[in-house]
Amino acid sequence: MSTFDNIIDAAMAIVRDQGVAKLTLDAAAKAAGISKGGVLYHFKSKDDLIRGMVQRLIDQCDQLNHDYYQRESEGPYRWARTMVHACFDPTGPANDPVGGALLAAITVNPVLMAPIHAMYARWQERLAGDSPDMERAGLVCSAMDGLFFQRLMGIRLGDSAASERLMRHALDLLTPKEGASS
Amino acid sequence: MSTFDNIIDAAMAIVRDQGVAKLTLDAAAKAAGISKGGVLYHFKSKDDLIRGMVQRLIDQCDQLNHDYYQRESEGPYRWARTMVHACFDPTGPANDPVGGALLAAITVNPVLMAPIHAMYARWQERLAGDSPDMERAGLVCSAMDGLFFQRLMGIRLGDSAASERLMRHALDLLTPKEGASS
DNA sequence: TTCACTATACCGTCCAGCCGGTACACAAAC
DNA sequence: GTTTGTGTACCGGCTGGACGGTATAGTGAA
Repeated sequence: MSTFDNIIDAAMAIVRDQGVAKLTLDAAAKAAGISKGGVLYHFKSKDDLIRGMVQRLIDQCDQLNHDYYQRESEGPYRWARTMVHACFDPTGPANDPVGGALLAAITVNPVLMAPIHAMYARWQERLAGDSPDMERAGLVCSAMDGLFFQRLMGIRLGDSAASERLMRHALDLLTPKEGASS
Repeated sequence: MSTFDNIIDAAMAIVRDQGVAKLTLDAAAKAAGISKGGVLYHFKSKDDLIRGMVQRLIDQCDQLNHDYYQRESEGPYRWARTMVHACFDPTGPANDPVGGALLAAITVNPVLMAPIHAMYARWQERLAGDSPDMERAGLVCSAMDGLFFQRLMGIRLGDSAASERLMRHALDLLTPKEGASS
């Protein structure tokens, strides 16, 4: 793997394992097996490193959404259903240390959140495009957000079986039934 | 207002307006109109200050939940409905800078999140006590979490009218209809 | 006078960013 | 084919500033 990506991975791992406060250039360098100078060669500042982490998170989300969208059956709420599946993907951001990018960004410099805002705007558009009921889609996706952030904050509610049931319930809400409104 | 609470308010405001990184003892003191020595008189360390912020958040949540619970009609999902109303309360944590306590805690010292975890455990119990369908309640409450965290991260989706519709939809899902299961 | 509270000065530590230097690969010049 | 030059990747020490925490002195009310 490239040193560039290696550094980002190391930084993510630090945030997950030791907390945002421990993310220093020195620590990231050591975790990546190089020196601080090496880190600063690839990222010209700490902000820049965090920008890279955020971009990684976004890329991963886009990739995951794209993959699941292809697999998802056509019809209403296709994007919303995609989001649900992506949220429960065991290799997705919800379960990976990439989420730490958010904490790092909001902590060190809230301006670095801008790409995230843009990402949400894109999602919003997609949802609006194929959701018969935008409130329904928004609620379910917000719930996915909730689950994601809970994990990010170290809050664990229920086991994997409960997660499975929750996912089914979410998908159920996105499957229009004839003769039943809610 | 007591100096104690004044300092906490000032700290919250800093986190909201300038980001967690700017929350220093000096800054909190200045914002509260006293000196650093004064802050350290009331809180024996920065961790202690953040503990105070977290406690404030929890107290506010408990208070809000209690109030809305009284007003909420009896029946299934009473606690879940309470959570929805509390989430959209304009003076509640979702719209107040108190949420910054979470960011400060997770950033400076993840151990400080312990009271939050306990709070979630309490909520979980309450929900389980009066929710006919725990998945339904969990999903709706997770959505409230999602909205809360989105605001915390500076993500604004939709205006107040959209919020209103979202709230109604959430409450709708918690109002059992005869002859319709989901 | 005592106590609750606040101000000021200071110390030790940590960290971001800078910079001079090294190693190596490749290439053009002679 | 040796020398000289150029660019990339990385190293590690240094420094200036910021921050948490301590010590101590001061102040006003009871």
